[in-house]
Amino acid sequence: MSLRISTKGRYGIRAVSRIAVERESLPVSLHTISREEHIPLHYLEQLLLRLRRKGLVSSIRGPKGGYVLNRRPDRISVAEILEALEGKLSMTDCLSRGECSLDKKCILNPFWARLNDRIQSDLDNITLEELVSGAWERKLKPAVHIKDPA
Amino acid sequence: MSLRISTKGRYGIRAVSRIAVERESLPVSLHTISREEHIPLHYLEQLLLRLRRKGLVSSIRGPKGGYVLNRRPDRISVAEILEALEGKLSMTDCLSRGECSLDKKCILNPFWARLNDRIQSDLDNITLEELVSGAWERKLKPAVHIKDPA
DNA sequence: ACTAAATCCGACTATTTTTGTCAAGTATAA
DNA sequence: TTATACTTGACAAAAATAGTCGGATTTAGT
Ligand code: FES
Ligand code: FES
Repeated sequence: MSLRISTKGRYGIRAVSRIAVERESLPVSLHTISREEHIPLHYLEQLLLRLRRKGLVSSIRGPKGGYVLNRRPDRISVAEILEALEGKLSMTDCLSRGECSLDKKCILNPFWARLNDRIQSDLDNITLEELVSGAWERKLKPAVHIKDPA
Repeated sequence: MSLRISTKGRYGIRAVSRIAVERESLPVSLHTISREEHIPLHYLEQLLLRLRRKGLVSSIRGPKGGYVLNRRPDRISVAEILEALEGKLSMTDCLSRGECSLDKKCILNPFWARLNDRIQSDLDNITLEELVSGAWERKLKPAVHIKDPA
């Protein structure tokens, strides 16, 4: 099944969401997130590491430590989180590496690019704040299904 | 990198496109497609097999044989081809299997569903005819990037 | 009837990506 | 000083993807 968001991406977004809802920017520990979100502790560890290295979260060591957001939730896009975890969005290898089994890009390439842009745009336009508050629904309109008048 | 279309999907769409552009619905052989599109012959074979079983193409055996479309190109959507090859589009396991490491679906589920619908809609609305003619560009508008007025 | 071109089909292997696991270390609050 | 919690790199298991193979069947052309 293609066009999937891996657990890495989902776990990561759930984790950041959990940190985001913590009031007073109290640090949230891996243990807490792991327990509440049912994410394997050591796997989660890797994900938060990436997010920290990308500057999305900061860590506080020692007892009462954990992770806090580096920016306000309304300044973090879903795209950033996903990109930190899984790399830049690229639906096909021909968009990123130019690999396509063909030497030069084929006629379909602009189609992949357009599709890619549209998804990227959706992810760019939704902030972490909107994601956890549910406000994303206003921005991300339901698709209009064009019925075939056959 | 997530949200990728596998080579299976791309190879398949390229193959069907190649069959679609053949005039007079002359059958196109695996050998021809493999050579022209640089797709491994025996891999391609598997893909066309799936497409045939899903009723998108028909095969003609024996010399001068090959594959032809079962329907006019303007009656086949990109979504159908992709679905025949890779199964129904489902961005996350929580949409299809309900798996999420959580017992019940979390607050993010409707977001995944909406995103999924929007992509599905794009793929549904483009026909094979539009794909090979380039007419898809009119339907699939470029994403409008909302700039942050910070 | 024979031959060569072509699909059919299942099983198998290889490669890559995803999804974890582990162990030894560092920092710090109480 | 101790227990809590992050840090880091290496490793391992599992799943998905990508590709291969061998033998069978069908059929146009001669
Ligand atoms: S499918 Fe990659 S450039 Fe055509
Ligand atoms: S991430 Fe799957 S339901 Fe929440």
